[in-house]
Amino acid sequence: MAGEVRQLDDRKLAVLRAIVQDYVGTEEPVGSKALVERHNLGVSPATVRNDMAALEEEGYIHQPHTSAGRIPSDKGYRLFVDKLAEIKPMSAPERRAIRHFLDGAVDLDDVVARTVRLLAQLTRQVAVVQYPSLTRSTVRHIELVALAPAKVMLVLITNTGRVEQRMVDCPGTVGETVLADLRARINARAVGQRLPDVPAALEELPAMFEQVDRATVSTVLATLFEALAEQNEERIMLAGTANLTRLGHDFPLTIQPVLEALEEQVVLLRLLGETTDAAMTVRIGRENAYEGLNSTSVVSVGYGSGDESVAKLGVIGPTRMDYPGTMGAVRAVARYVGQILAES
Amino acid sequence: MAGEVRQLDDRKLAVLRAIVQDYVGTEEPVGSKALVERHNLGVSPATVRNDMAALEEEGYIHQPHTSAGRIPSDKGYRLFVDKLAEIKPMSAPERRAIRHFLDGAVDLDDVVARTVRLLAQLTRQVAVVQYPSLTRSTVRHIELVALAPAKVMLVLITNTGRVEQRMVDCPGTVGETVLADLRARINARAVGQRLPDVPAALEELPAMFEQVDRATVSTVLATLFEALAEQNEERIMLAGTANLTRLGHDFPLTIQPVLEALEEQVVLLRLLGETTDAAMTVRIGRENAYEGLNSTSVVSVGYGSGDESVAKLGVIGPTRMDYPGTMGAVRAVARYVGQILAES
DNA sequence: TTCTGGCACTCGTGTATGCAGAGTGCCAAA
DNA sequence: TTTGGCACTCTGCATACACGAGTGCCAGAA
Repeated sequence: MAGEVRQLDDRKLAVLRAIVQDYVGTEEPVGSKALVERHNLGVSPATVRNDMAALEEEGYIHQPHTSAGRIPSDKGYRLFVDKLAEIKPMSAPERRAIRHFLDGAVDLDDVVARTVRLLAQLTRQVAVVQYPSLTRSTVRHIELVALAPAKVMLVLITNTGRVEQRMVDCPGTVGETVLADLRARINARAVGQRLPDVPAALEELPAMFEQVDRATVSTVLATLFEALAEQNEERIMLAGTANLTRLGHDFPLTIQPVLEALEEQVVLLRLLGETTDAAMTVRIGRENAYEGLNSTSVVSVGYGSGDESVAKLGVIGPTRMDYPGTMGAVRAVARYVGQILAES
Repeated sequence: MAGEVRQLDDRKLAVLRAIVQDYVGTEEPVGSKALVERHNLGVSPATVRNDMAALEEEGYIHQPHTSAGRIPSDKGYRLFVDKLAEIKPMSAPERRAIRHFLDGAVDLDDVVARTVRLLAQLTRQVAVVQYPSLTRSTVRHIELVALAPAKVMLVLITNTGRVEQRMVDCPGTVGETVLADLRARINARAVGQRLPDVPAALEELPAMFEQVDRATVSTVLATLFEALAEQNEERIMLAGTANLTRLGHDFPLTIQPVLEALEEQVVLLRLLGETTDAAMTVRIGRENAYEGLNSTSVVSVGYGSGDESVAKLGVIGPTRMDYPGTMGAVRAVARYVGQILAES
């Protein structure tokens, strides 16, 4: 049917935009009279009321109770984000400040820590930054260190600056020459490879060693592969939880499930995982899979050192948030973190 | 003067203990009648009222308003903790559960992560665990890896399983033989040393190299020392913030400064820093230096792999908390983490 | 056909009032 | 020193009421 998604005329869209903007500002249901006063819509309150009735009919807004003002629904915010709002670019001073703040970082941990704090502060919401993912990164170096006759420490260094280490208990004593040989051969084959490709690249390695050493080689490789796989369980950093206190009036009920969700790395990872790589993703209210976040929105985007995104970052806030501003901040921060990573 | 700290007789102390216990349980001001009903004090409400008046006179309890029940003051909790309460030991099943949960950890990060979650869950409060400090730990191995002609990666591995890495930009090309030599000499001198002692142990090292290599050696050492010093800025892990929602009725005001404090690693570090190493420390309300935590109590204790404490852990909760239970949980967890660290 | 002004109606909020319950302080007697 | 009794105070809750904001609808104007 043609009428399934009824076309809203321009003025109705303008009314919706005005409602969203006012509600985000005041946190209070917005009525027809206040609307025409604050935005010059050029029509009377009565007209606006008719438009509001239509918007409510379509499910874009609703009233908390009869004879109160209107509040945008998830669907209303969705339309606002998709059609009515432009991402608000950061001002030049803001961009300089971001740049300057991130430039001071000394290592990867510090980059992530600064990023997350910056994002929380800019948006005055909860910020989440995923560590650059191991799956996307490549091997810079693999080091083997004999700590005891049958104990080897394995250190994996990636091009994103991340370091993973594992203890390996070998089946027998490991000679220094064998270890050196193994180290050289592993690095020759693995350096520059993407982590998921490493196992394939090292497949024939055990066959290249004397029979007696094969058990050791296999053990070391097994540990390495395990480190590669297991650390796909990726890490996340969080900041700005104190901003949750500005969430709503009906406090404990709103804030508790959110705090609980934030403590579950798994939830956060899934949340960011839903981001389509390149474009900015906005999940509004019920659109979030996780129930505890049903009254929040998540704005996230991928970032990376170069053309490709290696991880995601974003912010979590009330559905009633300043979408243009938040999206602008998220985009700007992602861009600069990418640059920093590319440089280092 | 003898009267400066007036002696309270046994029954008054019993009344105070009962008040604390009841108030912790119910979160409501406790009156004389309820008190005699729930504890068999063997006296009438009127008598208890007299005792309460005396306790209030001394500042151990107070009334929120006339004709309401009494609430313990910080001073009252202090007396309770010092004289009236015993640390409540964990039950055997609880101890087994702790043990079992911590045993599953695979590396240091995991140990800390599990510990902090466990502690939060056991006490239903906010838990804080400091990473085993670098100052107290010793060098297990130092690795140097040539990544490019003039670029060296330095990896520091400690006996607590912590790994730090730094990039070193050398003044000139570094030969592999020189690097191997340097690596060997550094390890010969530094392994087993406590981190703060390392600089002294490596003092004469540059002099042992050819003139041309000294600049490189010095650069590497400088970076190493810097890593040693800088990483004294210690890390902390946090869990259980969702438990804050059970804090009080007067919500946003209570919870916000606490959340803010928890985001400041510096504040948390100072907080734990005040713990005297061996004994368990309890800071009640205003006793906390940081203003935002004036209505919370901090229970903390050192833990370590062996006889000596290498870091601290603790929980943060409302002054109205179950001190005996919390202290028992904190002590038990600290003990088991120590064991785990000693084993690995 | 679309917009506008007017009007009656509906609710939520804030204030005042009253009442029951819990707790205290004090006093005189045991 | 303890106890029972009594008057007093304060909170919490419910009821009642007036006010204001906002709506929906309708008839008339553009």
